Amino acid sequence: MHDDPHEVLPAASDDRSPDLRAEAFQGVRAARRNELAEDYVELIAELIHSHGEARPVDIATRMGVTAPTVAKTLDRLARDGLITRAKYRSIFLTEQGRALAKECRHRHEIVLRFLLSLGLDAETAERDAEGIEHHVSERTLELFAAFVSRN
Amino acid sequence: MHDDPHEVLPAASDDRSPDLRAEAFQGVRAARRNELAEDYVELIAELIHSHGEARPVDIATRMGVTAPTVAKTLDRLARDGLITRAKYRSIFLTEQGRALAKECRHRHEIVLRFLLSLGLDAETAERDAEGIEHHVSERTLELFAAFVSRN
DNA sequence: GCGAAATGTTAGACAAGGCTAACAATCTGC
DNA sequence: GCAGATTGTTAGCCTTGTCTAACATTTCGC
Repeated sequence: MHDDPHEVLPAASDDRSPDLRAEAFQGVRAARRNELAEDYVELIAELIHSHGEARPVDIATRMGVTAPTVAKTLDRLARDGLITRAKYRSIFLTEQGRALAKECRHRHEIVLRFLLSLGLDAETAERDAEGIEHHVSERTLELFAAFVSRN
Repeated sequence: MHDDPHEVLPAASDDRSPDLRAEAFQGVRAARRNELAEDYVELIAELIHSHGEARPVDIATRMGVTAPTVAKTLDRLARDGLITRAKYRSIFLTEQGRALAKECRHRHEIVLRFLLSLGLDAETAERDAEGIEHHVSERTLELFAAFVSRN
């Protein structure tokens, strides 16, 4: 039950701190709740930048979901003050939405560059970055950025 | 709308491949659906290892959720063939559950060590690893492992 | 400028994952 | 060996995020 020869790490896993652990999981759950909003806002900013506007149909295509899913999600984003929208019109980011988009893009780029610096191929890097970016703390992001700079 | 001086990367963001992008997001969503199961199975394995058994109350404490939430989740895990359980008894992993737990522990350790090698403090590393481990591809994991070895 | 195609919305279903309140079973200390 | 504490379960509610089917609006081609 102990002294496992494979046990190399101090194992934060350990009994040492169930509470710290609970906090960690709560943090992860909080991050998970924001992931979708972040993905949407980031994508919307991008579409506006590259196409001049963000239409639900383009969001649906790029997110790989159906139009009604997009509609419902956009309603939530509007409710949460990240976007504004009018029926049958394209979408705009609020000030808050723009700030979030900027932050997300920043994180995304650093994570992506970091993975590329590490030697990962572009496609996998893009995929992994999409998943990882929401779970990287400020400190870690700094370390990633530093690594990119010196490589 | 173009030739943004800040546009340093080839921008997989770009219009170049909405479909590839959609696939990436679908992959992320798939990973998200497994995250919780992985967290539970990993924790259950750990509890069995360190305490001899896995009880719902300990899972609840460490995951930072309430007992009924744990109960419902355990039912799903049982339905999916990852654990077996009997009323008012502690939990066991199936063969499949054990395999998944092992794989998760492996990923977790590599990600954790990687973050530590990069210079991150233990607590943040643990927190970030918890979130990141589910979104790291096989290739990336190999690169992480290689980095750890040579540092 | 009209009709077909494309796009957007609404309604309604469903599963996951969280909660509280209430109850049931087990365990523990005398 | 029983009473109270601890642990586990059930019921029921809520939100999120996905879908399909049906309908509404806008846009585009000619």
